[in-house]
Amino acid sequence: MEKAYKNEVKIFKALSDEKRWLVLEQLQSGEKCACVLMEQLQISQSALSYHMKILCESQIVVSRQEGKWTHYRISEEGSLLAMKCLQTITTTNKSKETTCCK
Amino acid sequence: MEKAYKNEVKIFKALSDEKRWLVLEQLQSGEKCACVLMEQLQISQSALSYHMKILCESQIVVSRQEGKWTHYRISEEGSLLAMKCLQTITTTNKSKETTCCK
DNA sequence: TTATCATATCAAATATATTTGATATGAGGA
DNA sequence: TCCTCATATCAAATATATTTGATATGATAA
Repeated sequence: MEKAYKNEVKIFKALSDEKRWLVLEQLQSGEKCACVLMEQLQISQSALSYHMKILCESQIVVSRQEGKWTHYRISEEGSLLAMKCLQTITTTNKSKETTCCK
Repeated sequence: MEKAYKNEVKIFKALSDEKRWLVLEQLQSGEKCACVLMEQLQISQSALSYHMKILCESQIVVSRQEGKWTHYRISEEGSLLAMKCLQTITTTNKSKETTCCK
């Protein structure tokens, strides 16, 4: 069988690392290019690239090329998707509620 | 310095594993005891215990003892907290928006 | 074209998370 | 009390994620 909740896990895995929260914190004030993020987070170039890939694959962040620079920003669409997933999995279905067997 | 976003990372780390999504799926239909979850997820007793600990520490799930059984359920309060964290970190602050330097 | 800059990718090293099997704990029942 | 059951905890094995340093790629500038 196809792995369950593959996409959901990918989204929340992106949010399960401190460095990536620091990236998002930076992006709250608007689009930033990689060089700026690197400087602000005090992180190596390849490590940043790795984290940005994970954030982009989760769809919470999107990137935009401009010449040799890559700019990143928070995607409203991706964020909404994440919210929807979280909302869905944590909502209990009162109608078909079943108490424990024992 | 205290680790940044310690609590947030803990919450979303709890949501970054397939098994734990399967647990939450089970809990959507109401409170379940460990024995039932074990059976439904086809997982060892100690592995389940490990995952439930992580879910409980994230506050998304709460447990209740009843004799020798432990019952787990989704916490509305914890879920709301997670939603709030996600909402907060993904909301861009238009007022102090700054474009990238270069 | 050649050189340089910004970023991505790769493989190896390291760190962290998960599973397993054994044992501990604590509640009931005999 | 002693035994059994449900769950928690522990240490070791395994799996997965992250960092590092080296190199590749693709854009621009000389």
